Amino acid sequence: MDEKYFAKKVEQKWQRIWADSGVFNAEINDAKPKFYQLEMLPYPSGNLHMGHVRNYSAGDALAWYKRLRGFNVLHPFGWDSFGQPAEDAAIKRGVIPRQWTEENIDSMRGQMERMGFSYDWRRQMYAHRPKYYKFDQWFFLKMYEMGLAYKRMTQVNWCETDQATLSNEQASGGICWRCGNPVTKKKLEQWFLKTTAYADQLIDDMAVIEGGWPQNVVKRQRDWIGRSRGAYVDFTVAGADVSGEIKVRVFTTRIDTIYGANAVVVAVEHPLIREKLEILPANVVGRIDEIIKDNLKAREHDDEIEKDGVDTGIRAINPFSGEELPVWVGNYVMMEYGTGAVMSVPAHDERDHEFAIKFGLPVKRVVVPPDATESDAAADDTISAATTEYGVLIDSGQWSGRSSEDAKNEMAEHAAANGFGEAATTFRLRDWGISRQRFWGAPIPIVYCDACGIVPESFDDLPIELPETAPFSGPGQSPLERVPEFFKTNCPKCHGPARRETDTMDTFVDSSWYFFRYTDPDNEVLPFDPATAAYWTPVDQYIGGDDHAVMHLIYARFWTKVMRDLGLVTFDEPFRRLLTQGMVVGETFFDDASGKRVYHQPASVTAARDAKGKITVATAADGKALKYGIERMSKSKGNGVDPDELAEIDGADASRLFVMFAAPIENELVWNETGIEGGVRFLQRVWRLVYKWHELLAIPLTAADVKPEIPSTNARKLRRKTHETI
RNA sequence: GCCGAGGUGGCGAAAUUGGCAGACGCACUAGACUUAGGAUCUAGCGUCGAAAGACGUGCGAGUUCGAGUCUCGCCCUCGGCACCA
Repeated sequence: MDEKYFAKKVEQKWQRIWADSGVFNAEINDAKPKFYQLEMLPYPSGNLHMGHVRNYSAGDALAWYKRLRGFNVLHPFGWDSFGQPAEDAAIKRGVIPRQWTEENIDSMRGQMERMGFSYDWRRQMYAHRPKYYKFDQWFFLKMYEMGLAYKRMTQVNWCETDQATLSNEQASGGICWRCGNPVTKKKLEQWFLKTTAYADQLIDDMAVIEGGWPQNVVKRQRDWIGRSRGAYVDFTVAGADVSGEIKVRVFTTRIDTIYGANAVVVAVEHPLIREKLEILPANVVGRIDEIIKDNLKAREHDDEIEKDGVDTGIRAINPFSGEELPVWVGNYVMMEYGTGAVMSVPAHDERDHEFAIKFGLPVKRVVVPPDATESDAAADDTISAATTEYGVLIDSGQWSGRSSEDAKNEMAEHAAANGFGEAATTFRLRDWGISRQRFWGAPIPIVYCDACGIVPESFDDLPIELPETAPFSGPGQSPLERVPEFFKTNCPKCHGPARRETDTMDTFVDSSWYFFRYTDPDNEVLPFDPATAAYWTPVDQYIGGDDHAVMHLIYARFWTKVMRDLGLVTFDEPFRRLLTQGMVVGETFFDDASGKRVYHQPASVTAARDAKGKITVATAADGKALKYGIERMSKSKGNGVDPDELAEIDGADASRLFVMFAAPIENELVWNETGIEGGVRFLQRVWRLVYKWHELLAIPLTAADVKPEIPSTNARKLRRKTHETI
């Protein structure tokens, strides 16, 4: 044993022993309780960053802990290796995506091993290998059979910069999640997975996992799914041609306020408007065009959108009161939510109130507080703000005097009984559009035949393999459309000539079920053997970034429910506990004049810190004044620490110890060079201590040695020290 | 605007049920050992005070023998959603 601690020597020795003995290889063992420790799989960019180290160090610590506590631990690793960067590299440098990806994986795997993480490397999965994506396709076909995969013409979110379609989640806020540029709309035929079929379950089952998940993730999922209970009500369009009754269906959560409706307001894209465009007066059509243009402009500049609208001249009958109401087009009504039409009740909805005031529409109060007097109720048209609270109905025909709660139920029933509405639940969640006009993804196993139409591939023909490469130039079109060897095929049904679907699947498909594959990575018949998976799953602890709080985690939960309905698993929720780690951020310096980043190295930047350790003045090597900021740590930003370098100088264990110790895992971690020393010194201290006493430590200590009743003061001290240490 | 989380030393932070606030680490101060080691060891390190002691967990009230923790009101920070009908 060396007197001094040489991190590299010690780490290499043990890493070799672990690898040779396969101690981290997990096998089913019914004698032991299992523990499935999972960290989110990385995209193989080619280099490991400190965020990875933090994530995998946390998982590894827990895996070790559980092993030492007698659990049979499954701790696997894999690669989210489909996706756009490989294609970008192919375009820029003419490399083959598969080769580029595999090389990145190789180099990252080396870095991971150098960190000494305790994975069962035999179970590695690679999203881009046919062996894996065969089952993406398998699942797709199953979902097609179940009616959960379907195709429709749709307006898609389109990112001009990335030349790609985006899911609603990926285009949240009108901004591309990858490049941050504005998202536009485009019409395309797209494949969808019916996530909305599970919307209720996705909300209700959260009760099962709530205790084990961070509150903010649960909340964000609830918000994202956005369940809202209310009712549909059909307003009959007045004066419509006799050939057929035209109805406008609105969705409302406050049917109890329907006697206070002063208008029906529809979205600019509403079918009623589209169909009636020719018969609308020219000035109305002109105004609608203006509203559309203003909205687009405001959205582009991220400006607040002022309420705007126009009376179309169309009239609709309130089926409850029989009143004839004007139909307005309003820019605040969205086609994507509910039915794209609302009843406007200005006395009890803030948005409708604002709209009514702006356009001088009547405001009529129909709900008052339960303790309101006659005179309160009479002070009717002087309402200066909407009151959204529940109360007691007035001026509402037969429901006058009923409470809002009772009226909501009774009025929905009344509408259903009379055929002009029904109780309804709507969701913000949309079906998941998975078609991508991209090369580097799993091909969608569908064939188009002139004779038979849309035909699913047969299970026996899976995997439908990607060609080695494709011509990558040309915007907005799948590269596979230019590979006849790929798309020319025969119909699985009639065997006549047919054309293969050339779109590939969203990469979020790969990460929706990969953690099940780890349990049975070599299965060629099924995604995994249900009995084997039943031993290991669900995942006991999942760790990853909270940037996946909605997309990945909703998709994976959805997929699990589908697998349950397929009989592959018996539970509803895949992740018992979830831990979301905070970002690793670094101190960055900017050139005061140009605003450009300056490479952050102690040699090139001198920073003066005040008493609180905050940087006050920083100067570059050439004397330039610098501005200080904190940003996500990365190599390209120049504020990053390379884990390889760190492991080389300080040792992998010291690096890991530091990232775990510096801050609670869910907090942001500001990287600070001096902190790592604590980790180094701690290990050195342990080493010295063991070195000093290693002969004595070789003698086993028994419980009797540390009993307090032993009069020896040394024993008492030892016991005290033991407990202090614990 | 709505919703969620939080506010404790110079810094990162502990404090599981209401029971010694600030564990542990970093930084800092003094001393010891020596010397070139990324040192190490010992002691100190919330504020005021020479000390005794007093005060102290964003602010203000309250409950309690006792409050960082519970209740009410307010302020601030971070995050999410944002015309969701």
